[in-house]
Amino acid sequence: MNKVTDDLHHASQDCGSCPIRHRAVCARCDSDELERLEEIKYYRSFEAGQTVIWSGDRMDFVGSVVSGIASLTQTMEDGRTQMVGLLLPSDFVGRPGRLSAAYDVVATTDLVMCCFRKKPFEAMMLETPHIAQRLLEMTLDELDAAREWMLVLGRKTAREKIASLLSIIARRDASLKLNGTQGPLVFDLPLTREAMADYLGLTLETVSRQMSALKRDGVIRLEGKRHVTIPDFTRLMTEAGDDNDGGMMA
Amino acid sequence: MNKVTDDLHHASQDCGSCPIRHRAVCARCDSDELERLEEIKYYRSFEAGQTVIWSGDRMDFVGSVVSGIASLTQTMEDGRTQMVGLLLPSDFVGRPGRLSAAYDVVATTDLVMCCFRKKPFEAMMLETPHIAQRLLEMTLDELDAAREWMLVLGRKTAREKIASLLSIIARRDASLKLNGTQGPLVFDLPLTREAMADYLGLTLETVSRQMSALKRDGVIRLEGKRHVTIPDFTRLMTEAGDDNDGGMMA
DNA sequence: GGGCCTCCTTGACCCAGATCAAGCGCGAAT
DNA sequence: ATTCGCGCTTGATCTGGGTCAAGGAGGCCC
Repeated sequence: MNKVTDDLHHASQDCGSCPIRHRAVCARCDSDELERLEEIKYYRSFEAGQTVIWSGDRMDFVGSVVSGIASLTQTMEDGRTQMVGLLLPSDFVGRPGRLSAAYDVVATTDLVMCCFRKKPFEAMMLETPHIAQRLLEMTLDELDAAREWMLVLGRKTAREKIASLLSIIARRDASLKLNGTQGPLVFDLPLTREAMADYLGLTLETVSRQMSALKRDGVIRLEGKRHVTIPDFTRLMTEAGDDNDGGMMA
Repeated sequence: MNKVTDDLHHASQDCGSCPIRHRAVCARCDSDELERLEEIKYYRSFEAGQTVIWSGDRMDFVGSVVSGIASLTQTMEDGRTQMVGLLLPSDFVGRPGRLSAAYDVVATTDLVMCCFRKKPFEAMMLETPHIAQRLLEMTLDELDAAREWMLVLGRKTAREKIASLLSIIARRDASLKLNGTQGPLVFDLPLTREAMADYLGLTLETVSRQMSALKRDGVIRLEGKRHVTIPDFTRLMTEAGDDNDGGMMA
C-alpha cells in the first residue's frame, strides 16, 4: 500500500465524504448528501513544495485537506512574502462566487486534498442550507484567527511571535490527536525556519535565534531541528503574551 | 431634523431594510423577506468613542453600519492594542453560532447601526439560503482583506504602511461616493494618528513623521490634520508597494 | 568514505522605527 | 482674552530585529 493509497484509506476512515470537516466535526451530513458529494469528488495529491494554486489562477474547485499541510502566502513584486494562513488536515479552501484566488497555496509537506468541482458544489450549497451555514461558521472562525494573527504581526516581539506560533501548532496538533493538554506536549514542527519567518513577519535568522533563546530558557526542548517538547504549556502561553485565551488557525 | 433622524432618513433611502448591504449591492431581497426583517430590526446610535461591544460580551444581535465608522480592536493585557478591522457604512458585524465577541468594537465617529436580534435573524437565515450565501461571500471578502492586511503588517515599511492605509481609505471613500477614480481624490481621514498607528502596528509618532514625509514628497497634500488630497493615485499605490491590484476593507 | 546539497546556527554590525521629551495649534470652556 | 486640553509635530536618542557573513549538521548520492 503506497503513501497516497494509505492516505486515502485514512481519509475514508476519518473524514468520510463530508466535504466540510471530518465526520466527527460535522455530524449533519445525511446519506443523500453524501451520495451526491461522492459523485462530484475526486482526490489530488501534491509533493512537498508543489504549488497547489497560483494567486490569480482560475479556481475551478473547492476542497479540503485530507493529509499534509499547505500554506497560503502573499508575495510582493520585490519578493517579500507573508504567509497568511496554514491549511491543516480538515481545513477547507476555495470560495464560491469568485473566480480567481487571492494568494498562493503551496504544499508544505506531501499533501492530499479532497476536491469538488465548483459548479456542482455551489449548486448543492444553494439547495442544502446547512452546508452554507457550516461553511459560514468555518469562514468566521478563520476570520477570527486571521484577526488574532494581525495582533501577533502588529504588536508582538520576536520572542512572543515564536511562542505564539508554537502554542498554536501545539494546540492544533494536540486536538488532532485528541490528547488532552495535560502533560508535556510533543510534536514535530511542520515548518522550516524560513516558513516560520514568513508566517511571523521575521527573518529566518531571528527565528533561529529566538528558538535558541527559548530553548536556553527552558521554555521548549529541541531534539534535532524539528522535534519539539513543551514541558509547561502555561509558561509558553505567558511567553506568547496571551495569558488567558487561545488562538486558532486557518 | 437632528443628526440621528437625518441618518435614519439617509438609511431608508440608501440601505432600505436589507440587513446585508445597501440595496444597490444586494438586489436579491424580495418584499416578503424585507417585511420579516422589518419586524425584528431596530436602530442604535453611538457617540464617537463609545464602545459598541466589549470582547467577551454576549452578542445578542447582529447588524450593519448605517453611518459613521467603527473599529475592531484587540488588546493585550499590558495595553498594546491592534486594530483588526474597520467597519464602514454597509459593513456587517456579528456572527451566527458563537455567543461571545472576539474583539472590541468601538465607535470611531458618531455611529448609527441597524441591528437585528440574533435568534430570529438566524432562524431567517436557515430558511432563506441566499442570505447565508451572501453573508458567506461578504465574510470571505473580509477574510481576503484581513489576509491582505497581514502582508501589510508583516512585511511593509512604515511609509508603505501609511500609503496602503491611505489608498484603502481613499478607494473605499471613492466607491461610497460612486465617483470614478479619475482626478485627484479628496477626503477627510476618519482616524486620528493614534488610530492609524493602531491599525498599522506603528507608534503615532512614526505615523506623524511618515505623513509629513509623504506630504513633503508631494504624494499627498494635507489641509489641517485630516483633510487629504491625493493628486496621483497611481503614485500612492507605488508608494504602498502594490503596483497592480487593490485591497478591500473589513 | 567523500562531496555536496539544504537547512540551520551564531556572530558582528547597522538601521528603521520605538521611546522619551518638548512644544505647537486650535477649539472649547471660563 | 486667557487658559486648558487634546491631537499633532518634531527632535534626540536608543534598541530590537534586519543584514551580511561565516560556519555546522545531517542527509543523500556517487
